[in-house]
Amino acid sequence: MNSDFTLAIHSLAFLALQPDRMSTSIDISESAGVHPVRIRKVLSLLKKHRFIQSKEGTGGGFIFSLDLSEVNLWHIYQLTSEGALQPKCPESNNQCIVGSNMQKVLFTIFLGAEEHLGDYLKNYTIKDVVDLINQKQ
Amino acid sequence: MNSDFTLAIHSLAFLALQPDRMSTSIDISESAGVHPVRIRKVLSLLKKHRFIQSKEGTGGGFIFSLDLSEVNLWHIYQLTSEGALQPKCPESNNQCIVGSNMQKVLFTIFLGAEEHLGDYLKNYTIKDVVDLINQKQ
DNA sequence: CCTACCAGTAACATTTATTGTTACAGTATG
DNA sequence: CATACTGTAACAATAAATGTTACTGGTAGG
Repeated sequence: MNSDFTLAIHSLAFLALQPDRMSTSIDISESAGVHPVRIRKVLSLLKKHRFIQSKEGTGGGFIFSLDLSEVNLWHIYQLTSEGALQPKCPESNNQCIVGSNMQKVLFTIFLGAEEHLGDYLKNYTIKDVVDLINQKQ
Repeated sequence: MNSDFTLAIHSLAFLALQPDRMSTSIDISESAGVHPVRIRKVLSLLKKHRFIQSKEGTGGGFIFSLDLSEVNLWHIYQLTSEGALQPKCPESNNQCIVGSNMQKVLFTIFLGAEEHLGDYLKNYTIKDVVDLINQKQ
């Protein structure tokens, strides 16, 4: 599983806890323990899909632009990691009945698996994640 | 997702279609398009868990040792890929409420996700996979 | 017994994917 | 116009996956 997914969740949760002011990529990167540029890359994707807003220049940064309970983990998974479950099969042998059909069969099965995973991830909104964080506190 | 999982499925499906004779790691590797040693590594795991039997020497190889419908994809996932969904979080900042708790929260969520995935994978036995392969043919 | 064949496995090499870093352009602020 | 940001591309470093070689030991058949 791609860590862009978890970085996105981390960032959104961070922003959710700073609803009144903008947070910079450095703020978030220090919380998440990664390089600010990675944060910007991930957040640039979230911005493109209107989950957050950003502002350049002094006092700029990122801020959550939707209601916390409008965004769930499936939304984020789709942006950052769709297809990640799909295994990368090497080119297999077309002379062989197994080799020639396995790829299609697995593709079908993993497509279903991802849908199924989606049903689970839809149950967690950013609000839920924030609540869980506060509980642990 | 680790490709050991799909290699294991591929190998078992291959063996399932050769129920009366032993198949060598070379036979299987030619079908799957990978190096024989990788096949042996994966199959060594399957053997350890009694899904298959192996025999060394001339005429040796691997053979399925259970009923096709006794083995499902969740069994295989557990052997080859358990924990693969779990994202590898970098050490995050303990000074920060988000950084210090995110890891635990995500761990919990992904544990649930894997269980959920399990429920789906249990629906597919090797027999089902073989049937799908034959259908495509 | 000797040879050919095959699994099992460790050690190492290569390739690919992920992540980190630098650099710089563009924009807002005071 | 200096400072503080985002946005992004290009490149470097690291880590993970995969491939390869080499060797051990079991097995069958001549």
